Amino acid sequence: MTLTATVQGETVRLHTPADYDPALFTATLDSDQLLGLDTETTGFPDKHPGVFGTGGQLRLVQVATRTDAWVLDMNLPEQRGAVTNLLADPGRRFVTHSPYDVFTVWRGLGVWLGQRTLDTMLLHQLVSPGGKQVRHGLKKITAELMDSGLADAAQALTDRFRQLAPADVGRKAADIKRWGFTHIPADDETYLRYAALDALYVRRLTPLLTAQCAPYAHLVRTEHWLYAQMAAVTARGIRIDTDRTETLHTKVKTEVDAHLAEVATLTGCNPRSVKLTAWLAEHGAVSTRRTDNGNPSLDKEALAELVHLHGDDPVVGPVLRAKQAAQERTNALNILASFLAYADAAGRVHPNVNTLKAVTARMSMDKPALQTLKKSPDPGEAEVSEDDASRLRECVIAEDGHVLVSADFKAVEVRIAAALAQETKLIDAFHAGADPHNLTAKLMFGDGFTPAQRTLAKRAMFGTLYGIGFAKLARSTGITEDAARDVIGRFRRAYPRLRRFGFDMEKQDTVVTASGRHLPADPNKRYRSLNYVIQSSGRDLLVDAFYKLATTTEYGRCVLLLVHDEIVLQVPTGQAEAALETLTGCMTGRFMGVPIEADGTIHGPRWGAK
DNA sequence: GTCTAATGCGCG
DNA sequence: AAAGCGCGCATTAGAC
Repeated sequence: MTLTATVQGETVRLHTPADYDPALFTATLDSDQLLGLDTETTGFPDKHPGVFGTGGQLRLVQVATRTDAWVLDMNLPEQRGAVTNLLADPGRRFVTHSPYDVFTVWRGLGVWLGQRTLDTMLLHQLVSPGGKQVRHGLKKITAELMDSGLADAAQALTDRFRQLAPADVGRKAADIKRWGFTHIPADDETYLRYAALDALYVRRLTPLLTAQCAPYAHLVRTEHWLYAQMAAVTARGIRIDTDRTETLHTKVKTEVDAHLAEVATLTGCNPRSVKLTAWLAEHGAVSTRRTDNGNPSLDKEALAELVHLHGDDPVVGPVLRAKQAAQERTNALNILASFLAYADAAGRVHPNVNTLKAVTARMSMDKPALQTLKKSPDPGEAEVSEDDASRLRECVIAEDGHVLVSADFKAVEVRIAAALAQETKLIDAFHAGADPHNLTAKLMFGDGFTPAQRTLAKRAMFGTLYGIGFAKLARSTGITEDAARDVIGRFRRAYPRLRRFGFDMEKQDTVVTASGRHLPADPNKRYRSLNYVIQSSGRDLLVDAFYKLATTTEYGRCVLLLVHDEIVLQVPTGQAEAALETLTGCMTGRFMGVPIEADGTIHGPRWGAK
């Protein structure tokens, strides 16, 4: 039977698989230029390649106009064929919420939607950039801008899952949901109603969000271009040296477990609990560093300090050293485990890319988080073994016959700050190819500045770009607060326009960037706005370079990773030099009259190998 | 049992 | 006057 619902006061039709009618299907969908699209799959476990792994299944595909939603059952060949043809039609455009459906359609039906999609999550991120603070879920957005119909249907489905799930599934929300999407019967009315409404609400939401994006309509275009590019990166996957990763993981796990066991034996405490800090203090090793909440800290620096002071103590020394050894390797261990968990059968990971994650529009990458891999240590500085746990980037490898090359912007945040503030002396230094920190030190301390004063000048620069205060600068540089006050004062006198620009940023509730992006100030921490506009401009410059690379050269589809100020390419071995020259060329240019430059590196088959 | 805050570490 | 910024992810303890 065809279901009905009332959406924004209007009656809409929800066509279920049971009443599929080819003629009516075509007739209703031909009435709309843009179709809402949603898919339902079986659930996936955590720490799993998701749709890029094996075992998952596309169950339903839903397409909708403003008034008619069709739910099609992918286990029925006729419906599967009809929707495949519809999705593959190059003249059709679709709107989804998050790239998930682009991937399920690709994996399940072999259709790549590419540039033919709009995404309502992307539109909402443009309207309400909020980083971790703002949720971009479809149910929440439609409840705010339309009505509660979809949120109610989702709640009804959750209740239905709870009702149907056997007790051994557990009561955890995520477990119930996973079970439900896998096992709910394909003809369950609550399921079909929810599925249909999702596509229909996405369709009806689109013009509402598009209207809100009117002041920056140009961003809607470029951000969807980027979105499709990064979806392709995810779908292609990134190759991992799984043999090396497994070997390293086994070795590091053995080491960490041994060190943790030693701490536990010696102290009776869980080695990772705060109780260890108390135990150490009782035995004379008192940490002077503090966490943000004012509690005694036992981080890397605190441990290093304690080892320095109490390393020879017969009671505390062995505990400190074992704790330090475990702590230093734990992060690497977790990352190695994530590589293995997210790798598909061919040894490729498919990281999820959120092209507008941060409040500043910076991108994020997770599952696995390839932007946060420790860099390999410099071989000159320390003896580094082949199986050193810190060489995580070297687990990322090129496809056969290919190498990795990369380029990163040179001091891009300082250049952006100079440009935005029109700080002439600093701009001139960049034009002349001079070292900006030498200039800063000279302006602050005179021609005869010492190396220590240059370091202070550099810290004052980055501190200013981040909104640091006197106390923090004093603590992080080891000078007194009075001295820090003097340093900041000298910096402000050296760059008065930068000071003024920061003031101007603090006055505004919404910061508008050079690209026309609207960023909300943090109402309680207005000093952050200066950093927001700088960070956001850096992100836009990187995407500009990517756009140039993709539209004027052959190397756009070689992009493997974007890491904030760096582009990593995977290119055929013989093209390494040419590709790198092209890449650095695309990353070279001007921002508001200030030169932007890039440094290139040829890595070879492993990322970050030295 | 499940959820959340606190802590710590990695990158730019 | 004072305030370093943005992310992802693992582990733990304690609240519910």
